[in-house]
Amino acid sequence: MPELPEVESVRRRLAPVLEGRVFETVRIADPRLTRPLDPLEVAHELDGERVALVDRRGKYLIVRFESGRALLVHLRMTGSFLTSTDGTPLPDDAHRRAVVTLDDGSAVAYRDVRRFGTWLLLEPDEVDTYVDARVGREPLATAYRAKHLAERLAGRRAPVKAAILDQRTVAGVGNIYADEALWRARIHPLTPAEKVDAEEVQALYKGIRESLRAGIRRQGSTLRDYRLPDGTEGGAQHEFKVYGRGGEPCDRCGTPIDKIRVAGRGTWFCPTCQRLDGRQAARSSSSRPSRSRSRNSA
DNA sequence: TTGGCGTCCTGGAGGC
DNA sequence: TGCCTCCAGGACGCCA
Repeated sequence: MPELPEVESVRRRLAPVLEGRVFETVRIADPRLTRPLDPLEVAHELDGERVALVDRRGKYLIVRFESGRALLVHLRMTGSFLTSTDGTPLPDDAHRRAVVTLDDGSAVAYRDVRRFGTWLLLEPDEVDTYVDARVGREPLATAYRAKHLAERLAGRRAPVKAAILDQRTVAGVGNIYADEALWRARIHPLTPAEKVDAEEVQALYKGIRESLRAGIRRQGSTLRDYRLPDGTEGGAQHEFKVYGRGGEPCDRCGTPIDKIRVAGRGTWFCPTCQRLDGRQAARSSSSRPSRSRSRNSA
């Protein structure tokens, strides 16, 4: 699932292909991608736009044009790009939703199996307003501090995991890196956010940044659909400490990793390293052990 | 204001 | 082998 490390890895690969190039033709095959706008209309508007910068905020990929407009791409669950820069035709793909041809002959295809991804074309005065309303601070920015995280957790009774999945709390953290960060910080995912003390906030701040950086170093995690624009897989899944490791021994203490549901999401944690202590668990959609039949279940 | 839950969407896995 | 059901989860809207 594309989270900050995956989107950042995609951005780094797309930038040299797109920056400075003109969108010569745009074909959008799936009306869902641009809804409520008509895909033909969006494709027509994109024609002739020259890319100034490929940017990112949280999980949003932002293609900024010289005109000041921006194409805001959200990969959601299964969105990915595939580029062809040497004239090789793009392979057939039943899940291709759009293709952009550039003025140098390169092609960029967008595929999305579950069709949750979105393309949104914004006018110059709309971009920052739109993103700022949905996305909080960048956790890897040099100006980001633990106090910013503390401010966002204060007064929230929801489980800390639910709180950090909220994109206004920390931009770009999704289900995978939330579990990884909480493990690093030794915090039980059902701990009420407001009960996370200052020392734990500091550990969580560090855990979030370390988890995300590790993900970027390995160019994201490929569990099923995620691919880099050159078709290669990410490698971060080989370094996960808890996510998808139900029943396997914890790297720190050897206790089998447990799986529960928090905020409707499969949640993996170490029951020894990540204790609730005397604190009452925050209410959750279901905190009973999951009987998932997926490969990730315990 | 906050948080839970349903919805969208499709492929894969497991059960029968 | 084929059909059915469950599960995965990011964002958003609705409701309590």
